[in-house]
Amino acid sequence: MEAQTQLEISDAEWEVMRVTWTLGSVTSSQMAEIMAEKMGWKTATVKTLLGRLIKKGALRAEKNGRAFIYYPTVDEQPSMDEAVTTLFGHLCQMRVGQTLTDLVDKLTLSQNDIASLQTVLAEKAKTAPEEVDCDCLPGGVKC
Amino acid sequence: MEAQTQLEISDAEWEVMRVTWTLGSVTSSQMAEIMAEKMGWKTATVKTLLGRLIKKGALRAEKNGRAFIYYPTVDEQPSMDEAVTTLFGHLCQMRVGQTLTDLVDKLTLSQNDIASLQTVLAEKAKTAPEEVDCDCLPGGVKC
DNA sequence: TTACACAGTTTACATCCGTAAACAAAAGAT
DNA sequence: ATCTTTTGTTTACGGATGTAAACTGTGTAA
Repeated sequence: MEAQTQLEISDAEWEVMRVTWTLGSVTSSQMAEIMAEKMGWKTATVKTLLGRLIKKGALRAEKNGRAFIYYPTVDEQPSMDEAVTTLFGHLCQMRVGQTLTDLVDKLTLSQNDIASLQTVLAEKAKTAPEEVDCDCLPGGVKC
Repeated sequence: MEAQTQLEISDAEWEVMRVTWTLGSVTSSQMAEIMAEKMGWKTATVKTLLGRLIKKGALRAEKNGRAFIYYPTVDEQPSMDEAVTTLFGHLCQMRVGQTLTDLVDKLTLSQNDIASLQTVLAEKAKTAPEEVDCDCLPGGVKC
């Protein structure tokens, strides 16, 4: 079967997904209220985004009387992982390390997050190469 | 003065920037040749992208006889940092730690990259909170 | 000088995105 | 049995993007 074609969720749509993921399920009126406060969007805008997410298959709607209740059809963590992995995949591999360091320096991480990262890093250190080459030019041209 | 308004560089444009950053300067014919191999793009496509990047101010063109030589006007590392920071800023803050861990697990990092990360993490651990709250809903609603 | 080959500039064009208004159907209020 | 409110569907519309062809000016080879 076809592996779920990378559903492209746009920035605005992503905000709708975040709320849905957090609440587990939402009605459009609920979402409209939340987005009005969080993003300053009109109800019409929210309706459009919900519709597009349904069409893209990122949300599922279950009829409940007059209206629908919306549920996410994709999980949050995998979606986040994919978004991040895709971005890093488009960056110069020689510089992802520095980029990551700069990022970690700015982010707020919990004690547990830090511990997990340290564990993963310690493990990676065992087999990490001395250096990573730039991959911005085709055919492994010197950089 | 106006702080350089976040120049939005699209995915396709980003590929052109990577090559320019790596080479320091390029002619359009050079870029066309490289992108034909790396991305399978027609010369016309490359011309369009170079033009758009000039217009956006990400590249600068210096006349050299009949043609131009293109130079980046923004640096690579800051651009990468910004792209990454922006993405993470749109993710549930409660989950960025896990996301980062998943990412690091997949990336290829050099020994030095790992060492740098470990240093930053050790420092952060000193003041890191026990946990980070979800910020997907407005007004700090419970999650 | 004359025609050719590059390099840059314009135009093209379908699709996606952000942001909504307009319209329609159905449920509830009177 | 209507009028109104709620909720979903259709239409809108300018700008960004990916992808490129067409047009133009000008050194260059003949």
